[in-house]
Amino acid sequence: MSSPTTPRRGYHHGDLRAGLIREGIALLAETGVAGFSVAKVAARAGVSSAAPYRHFPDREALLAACAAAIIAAITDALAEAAEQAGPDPVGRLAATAGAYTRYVLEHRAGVDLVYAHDFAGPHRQTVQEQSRRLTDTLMALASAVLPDDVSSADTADFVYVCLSTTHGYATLLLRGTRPPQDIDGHAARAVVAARDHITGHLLRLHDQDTSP
Amino acid sequence: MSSPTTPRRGYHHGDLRAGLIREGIALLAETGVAGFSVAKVAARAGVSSAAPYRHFPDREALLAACAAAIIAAITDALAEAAEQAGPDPVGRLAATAGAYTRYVLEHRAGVDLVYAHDFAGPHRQTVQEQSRRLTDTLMALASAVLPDDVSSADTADFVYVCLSTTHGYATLLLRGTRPPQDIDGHAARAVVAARDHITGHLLRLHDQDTSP
DNA sequence: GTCTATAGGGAGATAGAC
DNA sequence: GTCTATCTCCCTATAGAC
Repeated sequence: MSSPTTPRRGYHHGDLRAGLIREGIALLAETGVAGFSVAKVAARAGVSSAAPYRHFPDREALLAACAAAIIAAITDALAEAAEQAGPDPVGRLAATAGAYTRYVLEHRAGVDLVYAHDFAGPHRQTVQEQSRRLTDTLMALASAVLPDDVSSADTADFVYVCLSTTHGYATLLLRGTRPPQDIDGHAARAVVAARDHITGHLLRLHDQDTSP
Repeated sequence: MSSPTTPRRGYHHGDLRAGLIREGIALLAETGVAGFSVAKVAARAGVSSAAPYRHFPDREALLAACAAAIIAAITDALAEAAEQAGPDPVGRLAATAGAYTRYVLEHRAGVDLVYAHDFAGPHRQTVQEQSRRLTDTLMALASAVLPDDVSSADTADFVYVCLSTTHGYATLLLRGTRPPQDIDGHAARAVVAARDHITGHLLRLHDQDTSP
């Protein structure tokens, strides 16, 4: 990775912060939160175990930065998948389920961190800001799917369940008994499941409307 | 449980193993896998930090025993919920979604452990045996919902998605922005979401059947 | 079967040199 | 900004007394 002329000096130009986040994410993908430590991340980045503390006050801060970066990347992946899915609103929303599953399986991203680690105080907020971006993206897609008279709160509930479905599917796949090799197949099944849920949801809304 | 003549010696009669699992689960609920240690579990149980090693060869073995116990308890809760839901197959299956959500929110059970920790070798098998029991329970309920001509593999896919949906919903709730106080409400929404998914799934099967 | 004691290691975080 | 060195704490696991 490093050029031959700069033997092994690593991150002298202020990109250590970014490098630490990158290596932190890689470590999380390999070992999960349990195997995460500042010392290991530093070693991966080719710096001493003290260096990270110039950029992050403590372990939690680095962890939170990694979590935020992961969520941001996932958000981007979902937005792009919706973009490429064409004009049909249901297809666009369902496509995000496939993208999420694909992202998690391909990157073995620190999902346990993002959704199972209890960040405290300010770090919690940092992470939730990125989660908010993800939710907003899905809200926009969901609004296009649901009838106009559905309230914002009900749309949010719907988005929450859509995300849950996909998230649950992807995380179970990661650790479960099913072979995670067939990424395309799993992503496709996630899309189908999302469509099933959307279909059922719309049908219920319609039925409630015609027989109150 | 202990006889009156043995005042308060804790776990002198071979029930330390069970006590350790119980305290281990409680610790997992409070701190997650990250905060789990044999030493803390021992302290909680009122024994020295060396005592657990008479009952479990190492930390992973205790962890696996806790995970298996949690899954077993969840399985029992789902089975009971289905039992009490009445005769309608869809209602019985959907009820398990509510029970799962309720269980996770009430016990703050070590969900991260069960579905995010990578058990090695023999421990992995121990945990998967209990997961299998859970899956079998759901398979039976799903078979009653789906048409008779649906293959076992397709039923398994369906069960997998049902479980994923509920699992994702419950885990997002645990760490997300939504107030986990309203357990009844969340459980009810989980049931509705499960119904939506089942409805959509059955509709798709029907449509595929009539227009192949 | 449980205790005390301890070896051994890893990791968080800080101090001061460069 | 990064290094070396170090302090401190906690945890895993074992040894040997009772």
